[in-house]
Amino acid sequence: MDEEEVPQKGTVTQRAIEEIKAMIAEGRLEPGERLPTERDLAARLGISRSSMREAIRALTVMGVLEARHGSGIYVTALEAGDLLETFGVVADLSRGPRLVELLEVRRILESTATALAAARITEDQLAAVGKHLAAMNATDDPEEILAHDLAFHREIAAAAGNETMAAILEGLSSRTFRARVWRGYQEEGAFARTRREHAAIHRALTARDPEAARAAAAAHVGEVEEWLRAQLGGQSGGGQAGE
Amino acid sequence: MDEEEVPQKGTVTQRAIEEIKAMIAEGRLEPGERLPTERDLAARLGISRSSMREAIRALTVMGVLEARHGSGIYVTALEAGDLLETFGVVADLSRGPRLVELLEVRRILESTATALAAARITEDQLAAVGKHLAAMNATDDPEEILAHDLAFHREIAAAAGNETMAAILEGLSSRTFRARVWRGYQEEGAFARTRREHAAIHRALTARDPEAARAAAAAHVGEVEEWLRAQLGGQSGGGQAGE
DNA sequence: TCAGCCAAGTGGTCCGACCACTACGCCCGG
DNA sequence: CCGGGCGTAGTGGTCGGACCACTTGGCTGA
Repeated sequence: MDEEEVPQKGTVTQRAIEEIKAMIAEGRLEPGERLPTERDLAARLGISRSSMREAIRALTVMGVLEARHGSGIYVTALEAGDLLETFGVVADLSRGPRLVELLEVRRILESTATALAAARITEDQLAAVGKHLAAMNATDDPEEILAHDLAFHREIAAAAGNETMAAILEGLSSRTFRARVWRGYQEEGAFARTRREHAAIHRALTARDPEAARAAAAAHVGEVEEWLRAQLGGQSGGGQAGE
Repeated sequence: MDEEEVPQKGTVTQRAIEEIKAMIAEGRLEPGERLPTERDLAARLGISRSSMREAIRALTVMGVLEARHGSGIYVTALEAGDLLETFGVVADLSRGPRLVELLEVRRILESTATALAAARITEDQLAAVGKHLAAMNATDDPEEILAHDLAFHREIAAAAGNETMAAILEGLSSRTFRARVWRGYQEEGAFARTRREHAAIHRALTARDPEAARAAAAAHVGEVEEWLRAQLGGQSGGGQAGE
C-alpha cells in the first residue's frame, strides 16, 4: 500500500525551488507580484521555514525574487541587471586561463555591442560617452579613470539597445575584476595606448561607422587580453593579475 | 580605542557571503579544497548556523561552492559549467522582449564559437558533430531531435576551445528554453529549413571555413530570432512562446 | 587478509522563539 | 472634518539547538 505522493526527488529545498520556478513559469505569479509569506509557502509545501528560506535565498541570488524586509517577497521584472551579480562574482573569482576566456567572451560581446551602438546611438548618448572620455583624460587618479572607463563602456552598451547584453557586459567588467587586471597593465605605460583606443572608439561612434567601431572595440579588449595571456605564460614575480 | 570592527553592513548573511568570497579571492581557499564545517564557519563569524547555511546556499547557486552531504563543503574549480545553472534558469523564465535579447546574445556567441570551431575542430570532434546531424535527420521524434540538436551545438561549442563560452551557450540553450520556442516554430514547417541550416554548418566545419561557419550559424539562430520577433509583434492567439 | 559493521562527523531538515523593519489604520489634537 | 503621529499587526531576518540522512574511515571478527 503505499499510496504516495511525489516522494522526494533530491533535497527538500531543491523541490521548493522548482516549485516556485514553476509558479512563475506558468504565470501563476506575475513579475512584480508579491508572494505568499515564507511561513505560508513553507506550510503549503509541507517543509520547514528554514528550508523555504534557503530556496528563496537561491532564487534571490539568481535575480528571480527580491525580498523586502518587513514587507514581503516579490517577483522581479527579470529585466536583466538582476542576473549580473552572479556573473560579476564569478568574474571576480576567476583566475588564470578562466580569466582569459572571460575576457574573450567580453571581447566578442563588446565589439558587437559597440558596432550596434554606432548605428543606433543618439546625440545625447554620444555626448555622454564623450563626457566620460574627456573626464578620463583630464585626471591622473587611477580610481577616477577606472570609474569613467567603466561608465564609458556602460554607456555604449546601453546604446546598443540590448539590456540583457549590457547587463552581461556589466558583470564582465565588474569593478574588482578590472581593477585587478589594470594594476599590472597600466604599469607598462599602456596608458597612452588606452587613451588612443578609447578615442578611436569614440570617433567610430561619432562617424556612425559600425565596422570601424567593431574593430576598435575588439582591438581595445584584445589588447588587454593579449597582455593577460602573456602574463600567464612565463611570469615569475610581480604580476598578480592572473595567478 | 574602539576596537571594533565593521559592525554590520547589510544583513548578516550578506557579510558571510562576502567573507567567504574574500577567502577564495585572497587564495586562503584553493579550488577543490574543503571548507571548515558549517558549524565552524558560523561560530567563526559569530553568526548562527542558519544564516551561514543561507550564505553557503547562495554561493552554491553561483557555482562557487559545492556541498556534499555527509562529507563537507568544497570550493569548485570554477571551471565554467558551474555558473550555467543560473543562466539557464533566467533563460527559462524570460519572456517577450527579454527572450529575443537572450537569443540575440546567443546568436553573437554561437556564430563566433562556430567560426572558431571551424578553425580548430579535430577529426574526432567533427565525426561526433556529424553523428548527431545524422541522428537528427533519421528520426521524427521531436524529443530525440531536440536532444541531438542540443548535442550538435554543444559539440561545436566545445570544439571552439573556450569552456566558459560553451557553458554560457549551454545555459542559453537549456532544454525547456528551446522546447518552448520550438513548439511553435516547428509547426510552420521550419523543419526542412532547420535541417538545411544544420547541414550548412556541418559543411563549413568540414571545409574548415570560419567565415562560412560564422555566417551559417548566425543565419541559423537569426532565423529563430526573427520568427520570435514576429510572434511578439501582432500575435493574437495560439503562439505561447513569447508571451 | 578482508569483508562487513559501527561510530563519529558532516550536511540536511525541522522547530519555535525573538528581533528589525514596514505598512497601515486608529486615535487625538487642531 | 482633516491631518499627523503613534501603535500595532505582520513580514522578513536571526538565533540556537535538536534530530535525521549520509559519508567516511577505522575496527572487529570471521
